[in-house]
Amino acid sequence: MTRRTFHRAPEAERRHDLIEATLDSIAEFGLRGATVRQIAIKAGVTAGLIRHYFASKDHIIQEAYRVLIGRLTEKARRVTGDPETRLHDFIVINLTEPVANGRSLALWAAFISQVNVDPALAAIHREGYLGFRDELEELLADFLAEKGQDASKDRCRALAIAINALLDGLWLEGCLAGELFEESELVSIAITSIEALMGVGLAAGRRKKAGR
Amino acid sequence: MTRRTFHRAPEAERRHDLIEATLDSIAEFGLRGATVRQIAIKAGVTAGLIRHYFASKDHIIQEAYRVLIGRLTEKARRVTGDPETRLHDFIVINLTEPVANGRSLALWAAFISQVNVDPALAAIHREGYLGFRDELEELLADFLAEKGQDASKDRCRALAIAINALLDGLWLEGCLAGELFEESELVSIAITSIEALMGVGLAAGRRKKAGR
DNA sequence: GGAGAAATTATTCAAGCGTATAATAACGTT
DNA sequence: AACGTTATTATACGCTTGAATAATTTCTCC
Repeated sequence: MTRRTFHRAPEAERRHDLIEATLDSIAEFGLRGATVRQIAIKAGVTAGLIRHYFASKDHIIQEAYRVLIGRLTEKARRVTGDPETRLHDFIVINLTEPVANGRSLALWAAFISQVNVDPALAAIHREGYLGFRDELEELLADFLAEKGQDASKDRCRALAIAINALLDGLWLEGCLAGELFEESELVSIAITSIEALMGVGLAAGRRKKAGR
Repeated sequence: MTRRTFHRAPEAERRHDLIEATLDSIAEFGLRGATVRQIAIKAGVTAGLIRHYFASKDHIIQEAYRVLIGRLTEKARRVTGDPETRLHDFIVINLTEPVANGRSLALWAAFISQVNVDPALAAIHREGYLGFRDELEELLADFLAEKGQDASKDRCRALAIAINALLDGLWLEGCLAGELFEESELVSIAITSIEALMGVGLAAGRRKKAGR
């Protein structure tokens, strides 16, 4: 009996592939089904290799969570331009592909459900998400200042909580039942709602369309 | 060696205890850790008994999800009184204990992450949650009509989507980091925000406090 | 083009999994 | 107070799990 042939991959590439296979496995089979053997199958390697790159299964799961958080937040963190454009793009990015889809939600939920179980995951979670509302709060402060509105600390905090909740909730609805909404319907609702919450126009008469 | 003593419980009570133990196990150890043996320990029985009441482990998990959904939605479904009171109570119930806490989120997330895996769970999910936004939409229609506001179908739909999202998001924030918010802060923000979204006062000058 | 390093495969192991079945203790009925 | 029913325990089985180790192939470097 002959062994299967293989090729030696650069460490970074192999680690990336293994983490990708981990995320795929969790999305498709849940955390219960994301076994080292299943992950190995998706990555096209044998199970033993995983332990060569990660100290334990828990470690690769934690790495995968880190990667997921980065992927869900990186684009929103990169918005540029004047405050109005940044706020607008922030909204669109978070409510359209690839951030808003069923796979993202399945992955996010799988990890969230484990936060109370694995302290390491809890740490990664805090680190990743705490900055998110802060960034939105900053975005809002800039925007309100530009519009000459009251940008007091208390108001910014309350607005950030509400708008963050609105976006989270719309993201959730889009992920859970995206087929129930027309293209960019959630984005329109988000913009209209945020305008109402802040009492100021946003993206009215903009060149850029609301949808992606 | 002598067997452990036990008492024969009525079927309904035993099933209830087993499901409760299942939810406890999932909340504490995640779906991975909710094994039949772990559930049995929490219920104070031996593992074999579970199969006496449930055809398989999957069945008790599904039953547990059904119970959880019922528990998360039953109180909100029971609101009574005039439209303004009902809407107000609906908000409070969904943003305070026992609906909003870390355990509820952990359980909810665990099941949501499995919806793509287990079609039976997906069916339970749809059945349970589809009515939720419909009920809110109805609540809003009644409220707007009472207030003499535009209660057209399109407006109600958009408002229901936005307010549902807002409440979901605030629920999420409260569950994830309840300690970051002062007592009833989320409720106040919800009421203020919903007033802004609808352009009409809600619960202003009410006897009942905003907090629970 | 051979040697050495190490990435990868193959195999093994103990523990834990869901499930099946047999033994038994509890309880209502008479 | 013995009986029959059955809820419950106890035990066992076959599989899968994460992990450890041994065997081997690939690739770089000289």
